[in-house]
Parts: sequence; structure tokens; C-alpha cells
Amino acid sequence: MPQDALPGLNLCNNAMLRRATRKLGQFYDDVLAPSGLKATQHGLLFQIHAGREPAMSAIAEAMIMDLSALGHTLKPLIRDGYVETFADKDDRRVKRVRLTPQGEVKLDETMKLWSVAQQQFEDKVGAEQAAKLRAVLDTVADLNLEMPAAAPSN
Amino acid sequence: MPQDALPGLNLCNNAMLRRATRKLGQFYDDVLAPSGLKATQHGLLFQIHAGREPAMSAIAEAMIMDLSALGHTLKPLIRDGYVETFADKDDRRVKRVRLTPQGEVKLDETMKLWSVAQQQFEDKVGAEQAAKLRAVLDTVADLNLEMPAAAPSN
DNA sequence: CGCTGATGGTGGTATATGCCACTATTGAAT
DNA sequence: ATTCAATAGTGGCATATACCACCATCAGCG
Repeated sequence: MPQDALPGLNLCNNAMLRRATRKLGQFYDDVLAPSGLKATQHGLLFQIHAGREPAMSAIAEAMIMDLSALGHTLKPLIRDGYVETFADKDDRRVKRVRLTPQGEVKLDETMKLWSVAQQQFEDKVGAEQAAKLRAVLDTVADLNLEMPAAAPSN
Repeated sequence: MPQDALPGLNLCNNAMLRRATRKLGQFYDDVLAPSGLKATQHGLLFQIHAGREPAMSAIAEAMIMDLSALGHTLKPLIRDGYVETFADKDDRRVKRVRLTPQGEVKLDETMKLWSVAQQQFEDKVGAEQAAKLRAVLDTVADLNLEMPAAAPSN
């Protein structure tokens, strides 16, 4: 009941989204902790693994994340030897990303832990509800939100 | 359609939640930009305003956020003169938080901008859908997710 | 009273993320 | 080929957020 302690902000879609994200993030992070990776890092490894040596911009776009943010997030993973990058053969601007063998092993490990968290969550909310939630979140992520014609300062 | 570029991670509740949060965060932030505050900061001001000089721990609990994280997030707002803290009269451990007059003014300003973003969003997804989404997010935030009895390393 | 455990915050450190300015490449237009 | 606009990344800076180790204060107990 803590979330009803103070009224009002439960009307803000953004605030509610962030709050749920903090909660779930803490949970997935806890479960993934034994691996030494955060849930975000696991997600990133997974995304890289799923793509075929994706370009950074491709990853960023798929994850709806700023390209520079992706670059920053990638650093610890590169530093720790899970990920490596290399220039595209045809376009030297493009930097492609792939998992190292170590990274593949690590992904196997985090995948197991991830499924525990995922399962826990789905048990609590119901697989159907969870699927529905993901669908809505996907819709939200895909929205075409346009700035309402700047501030009317004229 | 970018989110379908790579398959798989759209099954992760946590990843989807984060992705939607990034998207919506960017939008709300854009709309709030003229005020110089981020959506998170607006939310925090609002939360403080709504409570009656809430203790830091109360805010943190309501927002499901780490107490130390709250402390850090508060700093820029204090530095910029929107928020001030003071010790509780009966328990000197407790630090209470309130908006300064400047903070109240700022909140009025961000509130107007916020409602523009909020409205835009609700127009796109439908007020009913939005309400339903917030309800589900509230449910998620309130889940009692327990660690599945540590890792079976034996 | 003085010990002891719980409670509330702080500071440090690390990742997550965004924006901006800048560089490197590429591709198109002249 | 020269110029120029667009594309892909990088690095700096700022906020968002978490965890941990500490410090201060309080509450209960003997």
C-alpha cells in the first residue's frame, strides 16, 4: 500500500511507468546478481546475440535508446570481455558489435537466471496478463508522439 | 517498426518496461524542456507538494525508490532552490522535505507543460487504455516478488 | 544510565541514459 | 574532384538510480 501514501502522481503515465520499472528492475537485478550482471546488461547481451553482429545504431534503434547512451552502456561489457566491436567492411563509420566466447558463456548463465525471474513474475501476474502488459508496452514504445508545436510564446 | 528489428527480447517483461520508459521519458522530457526540469524532477516536486512536508523515507517508499537515490536526485533541486529540507522536530534522524516558494512557482509551470504531454499521450492511446495501463503498472509496482530461495549451486 | 539493535540519512562508487558538440565517413550534387 | 549535407560514433557533462559502508539518533532493556 505504500504507493497510495500520497495521492496524485498515480495519474501520471510516465511516473507510473518509471515506478514499475524501478520495482521490476530491482527484482530482475536481484535474481541476476549471482552472475555479476544487471538485468539491463543481460538484455543488451541478448539483443546483441539475437542480431547478426548488429551495428550500434541498429541496437540503439531496436531498444529505443540514445546511441551515445548505448555506447556508454557497452563500455563495462567490453571492459569485462563479454563484447567486442569491429568496423563494418563496407562503411567505416559503422561499428558492429558481437559477443566474445566469454560473452556467449555469460549469456547462457544470465539466461538461466533471467528465466527464473521471468517465471516468478509471470506466476504472480499470470502469463496472460504479462503478455497483455508487454503488448501494451510495445504499443507505447511504438507511439508516434509529436511535440505539440512548441510553446506558444508568440 | 524498429522494435521488431531483432526478435526475442520482446518477451522480457523487464526489458519491455524499460524500453517503454525510455520512450515515454524522452517525450515527457521534451515537453517539459522549456521549464528546465526533467519529467522525473517534476514528478518529485509534485510528490513533495502533495505530501505534507514528507520525510525522505516516506517519499522514497511511495516512489519505490532507494532512499540514497532519492537523496541524490534531490540535490540538483535543492541546489537550484526549488526544494529545502529540515530536521523533524521530534526525531532528529528524520529529514523532511518541502518546496520553496520558487519551487511552488516552478511546479505550477511544469504542471502546465506536464498536462500537455499527458494529454498528448492519452489522445494517442485513449484515456481508457491509459488508465488501464496505469492500473496494471500499479499492480506490478505493488507485487510481492520474492527471491526464489537463492541459487541452487549445490 | 549505558548497551544494543533498529531506523533514517549521507557519501562513495558504478551503471543507465540523455543531450550536445565534435570528428570521421559517406554519398550526392555541382 | 570539391563541396556539402547526412549518417555513425565518441567524449563530456548531467541526471537517475542502486548498493554498500558509515554515522547519527532513537527506542527498549537491564
